[in-house]
Amino acid sequence: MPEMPEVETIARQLRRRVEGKRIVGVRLSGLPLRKPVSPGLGAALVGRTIRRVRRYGKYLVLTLEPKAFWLIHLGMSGRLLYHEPGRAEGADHTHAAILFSDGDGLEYRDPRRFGLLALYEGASPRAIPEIRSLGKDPLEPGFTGEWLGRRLRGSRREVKSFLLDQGVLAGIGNIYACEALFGARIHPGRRCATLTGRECGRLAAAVQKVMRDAIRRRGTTFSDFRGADGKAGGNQDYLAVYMKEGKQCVECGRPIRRISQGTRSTFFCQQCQR
DNA sequence: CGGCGGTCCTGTCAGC
DNA sequence: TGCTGACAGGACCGCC
Repeated sequence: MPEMPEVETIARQLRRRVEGKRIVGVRLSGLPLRKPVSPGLGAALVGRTIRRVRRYGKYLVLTLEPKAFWLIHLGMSGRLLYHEPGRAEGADHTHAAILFSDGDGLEYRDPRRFGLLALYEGASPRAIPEIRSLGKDPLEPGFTGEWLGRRLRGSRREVKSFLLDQGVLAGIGNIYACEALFGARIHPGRRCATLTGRECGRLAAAVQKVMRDAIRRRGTTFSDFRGADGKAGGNQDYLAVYMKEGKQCVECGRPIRRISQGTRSTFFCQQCQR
């Protein structure tokens, strides 16, 4: 479910709420997620204070004191919900329930269990293997058409699969890959190396615009994304192609098409995207 | 190297 | 009203 704008939305909401709070209790479901949860996670969290909430690609890293890092990935169906004392918790699929010293709580829910919870010691979040393997964040200043051009040169892969590769660009998922390619008017099946310098510039700009707009609207709630406050996002009303098969293209009026690339659906306009 | 398909898991929806 | 199959925001692995 959550791509970078959704994870960024949660990070911003959590920052205000949890930074400086001390963890006094943890309950874990004990069920494995994408991988088994770090065995000592519960015990390690209790007594520690959350100092910082940071996002890397689609990952969240909570810096704890005494020094440790709590790595969180929401997979397809994960939620992180913050709540004040007394609110009901422990709903189905809650795999971690945190209690803070002031009575507030934080819950990790993930019905499909494609997410990840792990604890890392070490000097910095950059030392975490999952973080180290991430590529460039599209909101970093270094992400430009020139940078993109350099990475695309010589690659025969399809540009959509390139956008989804977290080791190259961190944070783009299926919705925003489709939307960015539409914004740049580039066909998703184009081979990377065939993109011109001008097209690379358009694509970099489109990726940034799509991500910034989505963050501004607090994420895309296609069916079940929720912010840390439990509220839906607002970006779903602004999608041009994702899940719009058969609907009219906002530019040319022709029907949006759906194809499969690998195991994933791609939505695009055959007229506008070349 | 890269594309493809399968895998993890539950929920939902369309079609019969 | 069930049942079944397809598919869903992600990531990883092994095979060609």
